[in-house]
Amino acid sequence: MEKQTVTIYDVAREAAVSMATVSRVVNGNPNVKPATRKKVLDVIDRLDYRPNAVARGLASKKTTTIGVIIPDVTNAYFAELALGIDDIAAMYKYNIILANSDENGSKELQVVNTLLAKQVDGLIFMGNNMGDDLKHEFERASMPVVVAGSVDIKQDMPSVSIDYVAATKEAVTNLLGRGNQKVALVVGSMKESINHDYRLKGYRQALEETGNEYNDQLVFETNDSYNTGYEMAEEIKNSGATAAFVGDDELAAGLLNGLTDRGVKVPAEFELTTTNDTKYTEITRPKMSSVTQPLYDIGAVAMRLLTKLMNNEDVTDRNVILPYGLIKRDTTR
Amino acid sequence: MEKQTVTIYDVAREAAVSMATVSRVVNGNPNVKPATRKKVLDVIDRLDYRPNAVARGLASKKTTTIGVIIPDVTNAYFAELALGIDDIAAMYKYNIILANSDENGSKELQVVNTLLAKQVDGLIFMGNNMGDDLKHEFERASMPVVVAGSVDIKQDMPSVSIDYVAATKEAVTNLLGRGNQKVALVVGSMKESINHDYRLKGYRQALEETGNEYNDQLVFETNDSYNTGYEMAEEIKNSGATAAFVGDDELAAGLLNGLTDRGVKVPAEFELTTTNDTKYTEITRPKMSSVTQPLYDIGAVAMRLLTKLMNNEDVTDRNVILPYGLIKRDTTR
DNA sequence: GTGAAAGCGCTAACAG
DNA sequence: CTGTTAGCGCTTTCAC
Repeated sequence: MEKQTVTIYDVAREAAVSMATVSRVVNGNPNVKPATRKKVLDVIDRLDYRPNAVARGLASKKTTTIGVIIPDVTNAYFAELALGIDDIAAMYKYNIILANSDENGSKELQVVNTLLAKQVDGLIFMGNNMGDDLKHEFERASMPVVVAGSVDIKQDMPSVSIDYVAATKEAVTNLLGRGNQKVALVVGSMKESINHDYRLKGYRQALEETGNEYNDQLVFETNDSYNTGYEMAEEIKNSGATAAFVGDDELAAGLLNGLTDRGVKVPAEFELTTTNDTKYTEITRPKMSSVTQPLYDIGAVAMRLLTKLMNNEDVTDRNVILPYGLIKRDTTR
Repeated sequence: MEKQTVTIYDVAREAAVSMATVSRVVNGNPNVKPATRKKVLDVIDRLDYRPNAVARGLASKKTTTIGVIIPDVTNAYFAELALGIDDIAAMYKYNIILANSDENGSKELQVVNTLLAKQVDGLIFMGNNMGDDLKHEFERASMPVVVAGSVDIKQDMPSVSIDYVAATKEAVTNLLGRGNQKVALVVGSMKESINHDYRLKGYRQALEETGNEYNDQLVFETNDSYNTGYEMAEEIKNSGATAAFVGDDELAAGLLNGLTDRGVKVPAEFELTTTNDTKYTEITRPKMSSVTQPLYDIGAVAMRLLTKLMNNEDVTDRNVILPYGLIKRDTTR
């Protein structure tokens, strides 16, 4: 015996009112006489009626669902952002369709397409390599999108992030300032604009302002994984660098352990500053000095911004920059 | 100028066929003459038509969306499971609505309710404390649910996990076998059945079979967080224990660092075995010995099982137990 | 304050 | 192989 789903029609009949009235009480429309409201509510309770969100979505053209594109859920950085997003979304009664993109353009495109097909009310995009085709989809769908904890070189998308150039510059300057002649920059793919256009820029600015020469032998392009960091330790050390600024905490943890396991003393012989201030920075030994970012807040503010966009509210600041800091732990002297 | 959405009706008109035919080509129904198919496909392409999944869901009563309830996305254990779930879901063309439950019963209940309202085709539940009210909702909705990487004391839900009792027993026996008279059990909330009914049981079995007395002073109930582990280090050490089996990797990392920072040498003076084999086990120094689990596979198999359930396929084994292992790293001698 | 009725965009018999 | 015709369950004018 299949369970018969109870519909708004059933409620209307049992309560001896019209569907419209039931709809009104369900949606909290004030134009219902209290007595009627109570009568309807009682029937809803008795029949255990639960409004069908799909039907509602079709009729109202709103799904109260947003899409979130994340490069990798298992990366602590993105996971922390996702937590902030989820909390605020829940607060505003939105649900989240979470889709892993693997930081892969074609998968991103495909994922965005199915998200649009599902009529999500908005999108939060994490990832640093937004292709034009993707941006074109966003425009075509005229759907609110906010970029979170990531960056798009043409700032034509609403976004929430920190000032990556300044943060990198400050961290590198700091490293340079304590006598390190050669400071390496170790980041993920240079195809990502956060690395190529922001961190590299901050790095060069730091060199320039302190009168150091830029040397591309000191720039290491990786893939943000622990193992890569671990394996590159030797190469990085051999470059003559005595310090490094690293673009991801897992990567930094790998580098740190790789150095340590090869007998390099950190921070005595090599200094390290990482960038995302995730849990990893406290777990490694020595603990890692890092740029600090309000990770949860970046996600939360992004989601809040998206709600405004979805409601067509005025937003004065479409590109929110949150403050960063620099914390000295034990991988710097 | 708002963008006019193009519907199946527009395509039908332009291609001079019926909506039904368009629907057939969109859904890959073979009963369409190739010439007709091509004609329709061309129009779809020209008009840039994208089927509305909400309408489709209403008409077909299938949303190709599943709900995933996760206690905490930022916990590496659950995140790894989620990755496996997501990959297989994508493979079968399902999307995932991800909802954080904070391991909080009332939030779980609320989340499940909105998921059901959204007409998800199935549910994957992670969490170890499934209330009866929750189970009741599942039944009432007669919706396929599979429990992943977690456990429900009454095994009446389809599930995928490892044998937590045996794993705990083996790890504890191992610790006992190397001369530790007092082995602590450090786990999260005892309200969670995985701790109370499984790990504690394995722990007691190990004691019993090796002729050791059970002593509840050696059982520590925590909350699975790094900081808690760190802070409890002293108390645990003071209990006289010289080894501990820990129920979560972050917790274990906290305990490890807490001990180390208090001058306790691990593994020389204190041995430690953790349980989830996440990235943390490699990152800490010393690296943590651990029970090993096929985390990704647990998620993947759970999702695969769910697809079968959703298709009403026969499933011979509703409670899948995947193999675990025990790996010696550097927190055991 | 309440009801009637027309969709929302699509699928699924059922004919032919 | 293709078209017709009902809905799916709800929101939303528009009257009254």
